[in-house]
Amino acid sequence: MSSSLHTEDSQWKNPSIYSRKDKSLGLLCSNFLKLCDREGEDSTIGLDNAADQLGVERRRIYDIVNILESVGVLSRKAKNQYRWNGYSAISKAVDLLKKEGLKDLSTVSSTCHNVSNVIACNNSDVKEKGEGKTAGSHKIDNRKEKSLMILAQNFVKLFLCSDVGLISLDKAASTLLAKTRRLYDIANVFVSLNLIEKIRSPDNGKPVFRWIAWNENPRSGSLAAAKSDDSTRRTFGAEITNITPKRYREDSSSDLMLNGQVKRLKVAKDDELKDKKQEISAEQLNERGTKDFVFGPFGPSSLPRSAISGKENLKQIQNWEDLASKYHPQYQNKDGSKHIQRGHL
DNA sequence: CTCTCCCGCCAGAAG
DNA sequence: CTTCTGGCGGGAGAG
Repeated sequence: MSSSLHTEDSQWKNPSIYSRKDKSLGLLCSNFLKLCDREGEDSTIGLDNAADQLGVERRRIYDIVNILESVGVLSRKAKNQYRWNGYSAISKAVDLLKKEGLKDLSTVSSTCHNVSNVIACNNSDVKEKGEGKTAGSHKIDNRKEKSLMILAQNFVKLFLCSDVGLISLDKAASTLLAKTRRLYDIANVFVSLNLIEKIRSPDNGKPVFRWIAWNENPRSGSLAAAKSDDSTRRTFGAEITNITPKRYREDSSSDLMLNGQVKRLKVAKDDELKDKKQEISAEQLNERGTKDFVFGPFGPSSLPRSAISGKENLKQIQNWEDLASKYHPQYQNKDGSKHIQRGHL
């Protein structure tokens, strides 16, 4: 049977012109969101039903659902069943992610060499009772660690826990030790959620993403506004990346992208480091005679706070990602046979 | 050419 | 066992 619902554009005037855009995850996600929002909060979403309504195979729904769950709009209830929490749930979830990310940064993990790995190595699970050093505690699935949901959450932390305004997927991939391909999926879903926005980098012209506030609900949310009262203490998005007129530099992350060892050596002045993490807006304070100390790698912080205008800069710091790029965690296929076996038993 | 990223195989997990 | 989940990367469309 044909799908009952299709794209609102419905430019199916000619079936010959097939375009990938019509099948993109972002568009599918938008339709999925519309479907969920129509049902109202706390409604149960069935994967089969959703797949049928959207006219896609089940597999694609899993992708969307996992990413959406990372920011709290959806929650898994049971097999095949998800609960729609509404857009108001995003602020809570994202705020929590920010706290977790900040905590991860302050915690000097022994296994992680830099901040990138701190986020990447973060296991926000299996810390239940009897935490300690049970034999083979990490025997649990590392599969979950590489899940889209975890990756999506770490992607959010990248935006919230650093002062980088613009992040390219390439950089995010190396930071999070993930494949770029996966981040495309996540980014597309987040774009449809209005969490991030794709723009062209002022210097490179390459596409980068920037965190934005979910300023508007697609439907003004009569239903969504039902319990939106608890939302928020404030617009946390405004704290950092939302309205920051600061410079939008891709790689200004050098402040916290230090090796763990380096940070260890300079514990004397480490307080400033971690303090700056929490108060990244310190640059507006620098204008009052900033000659007391210098931020080691963060020298040029006193550059004019001109907005995102064509700020041409060609500084390409990637010292923090070369370490991460060294890793090759996955790949269990030892055999060179890349051919897939069609015929299975 | 590079950048995007859809498709769906198939390995685990759940039932 | 069957069914559900979803990691994973080939390879094709878009720019």
